[in-house]
Amino acid sequence: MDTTLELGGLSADAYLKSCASRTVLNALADKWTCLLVDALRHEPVRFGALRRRLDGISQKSLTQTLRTMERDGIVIRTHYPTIPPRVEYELSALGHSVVTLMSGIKGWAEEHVDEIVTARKRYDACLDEEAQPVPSPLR
Amino acid sequence: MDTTLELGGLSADAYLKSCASRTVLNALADKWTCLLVDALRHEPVRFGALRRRLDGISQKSLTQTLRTMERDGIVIRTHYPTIPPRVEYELSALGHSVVTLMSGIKGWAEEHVDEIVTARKRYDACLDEEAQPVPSPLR
DNA sequence: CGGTATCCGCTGCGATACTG
DNA sequence: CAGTATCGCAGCGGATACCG
Repeated sequence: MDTTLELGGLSADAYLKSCASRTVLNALADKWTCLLVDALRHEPVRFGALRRRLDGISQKSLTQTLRTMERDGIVIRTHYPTIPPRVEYELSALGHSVVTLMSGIKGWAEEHVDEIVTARKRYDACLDEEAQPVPSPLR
Repeated sequence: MDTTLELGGLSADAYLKSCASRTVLNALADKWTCLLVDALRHEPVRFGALRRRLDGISQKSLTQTLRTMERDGIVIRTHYPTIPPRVEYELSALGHSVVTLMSGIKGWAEEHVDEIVTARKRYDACLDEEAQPVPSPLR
């Protein structure tokens, strides 16, 4: 039995590069997208606030990511033509339906960061000791 | 109340670029990582089988992604020195603990692909009609 | 404030060729 | 079969400057 065939005969298969769901996966499987969905999960947030929250993101990347999410119907952009201008972003219904998954990924990363850092050290140490079989005690 | 402070006083915060959990998020939030976790969720799979399953992946990217996952302790690599050689990859306990989330992302992409494709068309159409205010009925 | 436009260095990734 | 090594290009993302 193929797991790509669930109830109702869902035809999309992200394993296929020509399937549109692959492009959706590509958009979702992104660091910034994940953090943005999480950041917007409770209430609308302004552009500047998002920029401060997502430490290290450039203005360009933030704009681009938000624009893609808006295009995909994940977020809703509201522009208040005040002076100074004010732009708020909020999740659509579609966006809210993926909050659990995206916040879950972020949460998992935070929960298991210690195990993973340890695993990385162990892996790197093993490579090192292969390269230097014996650290030559004399000389 | 800050959502980064859950029970037990978890100190990791993926919003901060200097936090190690950001690097974990970076590794997880990847198209190939997501598909690989899903592909390995039931049983060990050989390198060649993974390559055929993940349509469009290059050998280099597959090797790199698997190596990173092995380093992070997500997958276990087993090499059988037969002729021809045979290498199997399987999820570790840590890897199994993220299957639900990763397969969930893939599943969500497949479930909502139609809505998103529609949203994209609508967005692109709106941009076009702004560029061409009236499609000049007369010529 | 919230963009857009431009430049530009870096690396991500695919293609190809070769190895144990 | 399952890699490693090398090359070469495209695109991402940061920095900067300017606009509504």
